[in-house]
Amino acid sequence: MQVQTVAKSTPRIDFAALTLCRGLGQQATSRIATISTIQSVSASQVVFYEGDEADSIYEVVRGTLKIYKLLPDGRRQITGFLSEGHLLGLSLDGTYTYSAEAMTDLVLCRYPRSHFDRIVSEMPGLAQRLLTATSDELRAAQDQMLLLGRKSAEEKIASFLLMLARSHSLGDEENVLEIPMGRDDIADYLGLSIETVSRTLTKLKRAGIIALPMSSRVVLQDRGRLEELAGGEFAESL
Amino acid sequence: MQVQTVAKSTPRIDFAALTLCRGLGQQATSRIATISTIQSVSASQVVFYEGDEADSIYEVVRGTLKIYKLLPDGRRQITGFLSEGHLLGLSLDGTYTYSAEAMTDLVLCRYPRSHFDRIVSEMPGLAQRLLTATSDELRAAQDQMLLLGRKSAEEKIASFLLMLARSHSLGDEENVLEIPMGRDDIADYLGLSIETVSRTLTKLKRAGIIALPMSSRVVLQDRGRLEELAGGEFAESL
DNA sequence: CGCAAACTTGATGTTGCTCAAGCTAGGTGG
DNA sequence: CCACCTAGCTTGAGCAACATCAAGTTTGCG
Repeated sequence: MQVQTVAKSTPRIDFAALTLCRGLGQQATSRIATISTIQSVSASQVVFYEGDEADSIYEVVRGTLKIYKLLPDGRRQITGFLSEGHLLGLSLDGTYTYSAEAMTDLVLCRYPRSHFDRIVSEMPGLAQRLLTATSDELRAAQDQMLLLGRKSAEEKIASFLLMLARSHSLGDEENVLEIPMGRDDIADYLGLSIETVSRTLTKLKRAGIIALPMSSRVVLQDRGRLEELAGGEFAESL
Repeated sequence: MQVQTVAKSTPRIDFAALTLCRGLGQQATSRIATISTIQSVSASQVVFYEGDEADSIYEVVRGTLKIYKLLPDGRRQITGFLSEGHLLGLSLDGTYTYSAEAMTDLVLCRYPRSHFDRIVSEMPGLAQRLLTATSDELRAAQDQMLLLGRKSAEEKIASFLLMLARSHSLGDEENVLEIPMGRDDIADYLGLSIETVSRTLTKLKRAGIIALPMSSRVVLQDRGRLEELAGGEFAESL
């Protein structure tokens, strides 16, 4: 099931900058470099499917991907958008528990499962780093459960835009967001239909809270009101 | 904010049986015993609130609790029911990211944050155990996102009953479930209203799929149909 | 026995989904 | 360079699912 495109020319990687290596010594870093392989994946390719044998852990080196789960009839829930520095495939049992698909061209660093486990048990501190990363994803997942279970469409969209604003933060001009995914992905991330996503964005535009110069660009014109609409959960106060 | 009831008589605990200790040596276990304190909490007491300073990690020794997040207007999302052996409070930053409330009388084992961190870095293998536990919770959270975002009320209730059946498994008679929480908690766990929970259970009863001899007891009369209704995600096939 | 809390049931209302057209922008071939 | 074509997005109308509001009913407890 692995539909993967390995580039002819392997991109150069600074291993010391990887999430997995940061903070570890020079020796550990080169050790990790030896067990890992670099892999390029082009946009819209699937890295792995839910249910595939989980033979590798990946780190996103460049680009963005989405992870999602499907119901038998095709309904989809996107559980996360992962960009540079995120790890994926850390499953316990033998198979992946979600599918992963490239949203942009990707560079991934791949760690074969068997080597990975060994290295984790041999390197003190590495398991702690992984624990920190996983705890943070769990926290994000709990925020998302609150959103999915209890927020209205308007609150969902407002929260989503603010989340984007936070992750892109300090990049482009303040308050101008590049939306890197289609309406269908937004819908499947927020538990809405495409049409509701579109209508809700239009509504926020009409209210003067955002502007939509293009369908993939949002300008936050009134961040305060957007934060009110998002239904400020505790996390917002940070 | 800590509303906690510490029992006069500290219950006796078998430390070696704790999730945190299992698999570690005798020495490590007694080390952990020295830094931990046992705490009894009575039903419906709050162990900690979202936003409180996260000064301790807890392990559930006996009983069940719920963890949840609130919106400012009081809407609530229960993100998990934790029973014996589960850890809670493993937050990264300084504050808890959810509230925890006892559903039954509880016995908790409490590890002060400062000691906990030290012990984790000193004991090889412990971080790995925590990573495993956290990864598993993350997997469950992703399943729940699929449920909250994409399943109908009927599918949610069916999934919930099967989840209960799995966790209680092999205890009582096959197919007879004791539901340990009220309709309000079920509703806030599944992202539904109390009334919809009640109506959906009645509907399943009328269809002959379950029986409801009491409001807190469910008999699974046709598990096959229930599994169909749950919209078998991948996990079901395990 | 009586009371309160929890649950169920019914009637009505609202949100967001579905189905069905339009619209727009970017890419392609003439 | 332009016209066309398509994929993605928006908009509208009608509808279904679920929420809300309002009684009833049951259960457990003092």
